[in-house]
This record gives sequence, structure tokens and C-alpha cells, in this order.
Amino acid sequence: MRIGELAALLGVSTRTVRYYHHQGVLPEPPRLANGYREYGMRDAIALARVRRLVSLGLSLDEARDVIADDRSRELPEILVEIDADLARQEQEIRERRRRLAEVLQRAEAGTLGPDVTASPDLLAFLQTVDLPASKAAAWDRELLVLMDSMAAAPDQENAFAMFEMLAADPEVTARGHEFYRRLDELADAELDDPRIAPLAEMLAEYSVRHMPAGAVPDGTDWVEAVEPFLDGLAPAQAEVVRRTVTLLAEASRLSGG
Amino acid sequence: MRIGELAALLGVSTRTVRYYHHQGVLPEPPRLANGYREYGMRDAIALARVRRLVSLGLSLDEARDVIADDRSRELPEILVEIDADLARQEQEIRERRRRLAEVLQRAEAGTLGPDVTASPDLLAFLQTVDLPASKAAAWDRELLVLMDSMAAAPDQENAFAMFEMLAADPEVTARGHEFYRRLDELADAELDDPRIAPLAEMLAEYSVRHMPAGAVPDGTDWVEAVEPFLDGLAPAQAEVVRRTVTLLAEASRLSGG
DNA sequence: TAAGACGTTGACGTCACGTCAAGGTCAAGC
DNA sequence: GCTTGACCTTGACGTGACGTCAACGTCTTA
Repeated sequence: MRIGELAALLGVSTRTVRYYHHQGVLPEPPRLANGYREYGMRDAIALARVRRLVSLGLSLDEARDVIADDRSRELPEILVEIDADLARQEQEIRERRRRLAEVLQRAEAGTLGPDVTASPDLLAFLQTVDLPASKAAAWDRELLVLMDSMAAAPDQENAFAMFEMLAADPEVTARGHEFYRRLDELADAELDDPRIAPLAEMLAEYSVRHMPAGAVPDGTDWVEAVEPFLDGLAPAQAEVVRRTVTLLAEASRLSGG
Repeated sequence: MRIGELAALLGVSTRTVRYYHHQGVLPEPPRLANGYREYGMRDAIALARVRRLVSLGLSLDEARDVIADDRSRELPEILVEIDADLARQEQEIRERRRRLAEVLQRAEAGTLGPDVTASPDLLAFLQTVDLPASKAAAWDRELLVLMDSMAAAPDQENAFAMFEMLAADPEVTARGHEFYRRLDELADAELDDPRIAPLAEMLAEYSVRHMPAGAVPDGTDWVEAVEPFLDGLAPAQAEVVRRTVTLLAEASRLSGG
């Protein structure tokens, strides 16, 4: 047999056979005078074994080990490992299909906008609060969408929990109109505007009252951490947020220490 | 924000962020005087969208298209496609786990030898016929294992169906001992041994009687096709097989034409 | 001023092959 | 004898989504 016949026999490509030679998982057969590889039944059987092992999920390295020395004791361990890996993959696929189904459902309902990345919970929440006329509300909304995505990242659930609590609490959102209105009024204000300080105090006071203990992890400079997210706000509005965070950090230090 | 902060915020590596820039799926932010990239909330949100789309199964190319122009109409199609792909993968994984479970069951029963690649059906069959003392039987067994693997390849079910019928038929296997004994006796015989012709005729006659119509596809030179598989047999034994196949081919031509 | 933690670009490695290039070999038809 | 076309050879590059390393610049802190 030449390489094409062998490959056709087992339904693989000639490239695959040569690759297996190169990887040492299939021994090189003798050559004819013209340099062609000449295969026999043993080679076909060897190739069949490789394909079977590979189709079971072994890598070529593992297949080579299993074939090389007859470690049939090790094979079950490998297979158990592969099965566990497959089980994990199956779970992952199920989870992804579940999320896909959610998104598709929203697509059919026509409620699929640029917020495709937000979770259903967050979208439901946004519908209860949204104030389209407010630019400060738009900023808040973007921040919430971002936080929602961050929550999907590992070990990030507690990050910015302070903001989450602030925004999600019913009593706070009930007064959302007022907060947003007063923030919007500062769109063109100077940094020394007298309305900044009282608004920050008001926001901080509300937050402190509704913030559960331990919601703010220590060891992070929140005043600095919030800085990158202020680029969508006017200077005076950003100053309100900075002062609010500063007040909250102080309150947290007093109650915590 | 610098790149490390942004990456940590969303739980990815800095390499990933730079790769997204390189692929055009995430816009490059402005640089500071020292060349460092400077990120803001918009970038974090953009990255979050990319991660969300990617985690749904989109490739970076697809994510770039979805983000670039607001083709939210196309998105559902992509998602449906991805879901179908995931469903297919899920089926594949289930099938592989089923086969893995079979192999593992045999491993626990301790019946896992070098024939790990054979199917359960074939193993059951082999146990009813196996003649360990016979070298011809060993050759036959190897050929059967090979054919079994070939049956797993696409569009190969009918290949060598002739041999399969020959070996699997109860009446034939019932006389297996005799066939194998007479083949073994030819281990050291010359090519002109008088026992060759009658054995070939006997095998061919049995085969022809049990071969279902259409089992042998046309257009293949079976006398040549069997050649690569004779390398484990003695010359006289190989000659028996050659003559048997020749006789079968003639019979097939006579009945088929 | 030195260390250490960050940032930059660029290149190579991963895995199991697919694909192309640039030839050599062989059987069949003219 | 010549061409055609199917097969074979080796070698190199591409795939996707990054990881890893090299060689270097920058910033903060002791």
C-alpha cells in the first residue's frame, strides 16, 4: 500500500499520516526504491489504534505513550480524566446555550439594543429607574452595565459593591429623580459651585444609611479607583462623585476601625 | 486607568487587551507622554461588550462586525448558528462519553488488552471463535480488528464486506477450526503445494454460498486490494487467500453481469 | 541610587493538522 | 517519445486566541 491508499482506507488525509510519522505516534514504514513509503496491514492496524485513541479524546502525546510501552494500567486513569474534562465541557456548553437562549428570547421580543451585553436582572432594574432626559442618569446607567459585566468576572463580585447598593436600593432609587436632576444642573457649573458640597453630603448620607456592613472591602483606595470612570461627567459632576466617595471612605474607616 | 488596571477590572490579561487592539475589536485609547495607554470608562465598557460577545461564542471577527456597525439584525442569525454548533458539539461529547464509558467498563472488568480499539460487538464475536494456537487465526483476528476500525470511518461500511460476511456467518465460523487448521498446516509449504487449490476452492465456495447479493461493490480490483494485508502470512497461506479472492471475484462477475 | 513593579514592541510556541510550493515518479494515451 | 494527470516527496507557512519570553523604557519607593 502507498500512503494514499492507507489514508483512504481509514478515512484520513495523507497529511495526517505524515504528521503522525513526524510526531512519532506511527512508525515510519520502509521505503521503495523511488522513496515512496510502503505500508502493510500492521501499519493499517497501528493507524487504526491511533485514530481510535484520538477519537476517544487522547492527545497525540498521550496516544504515543499508551502505544509505546504497554501501560494499559495508565490508560483507565487517562480515560477517567478525559471523561471528567468532557463532563466539564458539556456543562459549559449547556450554560452557554442557556445564556444564548436568553439573548435570543430578547431578540425575538425586539428588546435587543446596544445593551445586549447586560444581564436580564440588570435590564429589568434599569427599566424601573431610567430617566432618558438625564445625562447623569445615562452615565450611571453605563456604569451599571459595566459593573454587571464585571460581576461575571471571577472574584469581582464585591468590587464596587458600594455603588451597586447605592443604585439598587429601593429608597435611593425612589429619590433618583431628585439626585439626577440636581446632578444635571451642575453640567456647566464651576468647580467651586456651592451646590456641590451639599449634594455630595446628601448622597453620602443616603449611601451610608443603606450600605450593609462589609460591603466595602478594605485595602483599596476608592477615591483613586473611581477616577477612571469620571470621564463621561462634567467637572462639577465629577467633583460631586469624588467628594461622595471621600465621605463614604471616611465613614467606612470610622465605623470599621 | 492603565492597561493592567483595566485588565484586572474585567479579569483578563494585558496580553488579551493588546491582542484585541491588534485585531481591531477594541479601539486604541490615547497615549500618555510616556507612551502608556490611558483608558477610561468607555474603554472598560467596550471591553466588557467584547468579553460578553466572546463568552457567548462569537469569534473576535464576528464580535468586531457586530460592534463596528450596529447590525443587531445580524446578531440573532449568528447566535442561532452558534447555538446549532453548540448543540452539535454537545451531541459529539455525549457520544464520546458513551464510548468512553464502554471502554472504562471493560477496564474495570479487567478485559482490557491491546484490543482496546475494538468495538464490543467485535470482541463478543471474537470470544466465540478465537483459536489462540492458530497463527492464521491471529492474522484473521487482526484483520477483523482493522475492519472494525474501518467501519467507523465514513463511507467505508461496505469496504471488505465480503470478508466480514465470510468471517461473521455462523455456518462459516462453526467450521473455523477446520479452516484455520488447514491454513496453519501450510505455514512452511511451498507455493506449488497441492493443498493450496482445494482449500481456496472450499473457502470460496463457502463464501459464495453465504455472501448476500450486492455485498461486493464493483469497480474495485479486490485481488489487488487484498495484497497489502498478506504481509503477516506465509507464502503458501497468502496464495490461498489470493486464489480465494480470485475465485470470489469471478463468481461475482458471473452472477452480477 | 538601586530595586521592583509596571509599561512598550516584537517574536515565537501552542495543537492537529490544511494548504501551497517546487519538484520527482509512474501509467496511460497520442 | 511526449504530454497529461495522478500520485509521491520535503519544506514552509497559516489557523485562533492568546501565553510566554526577550530586551528595553518608565515610575515609585526605600
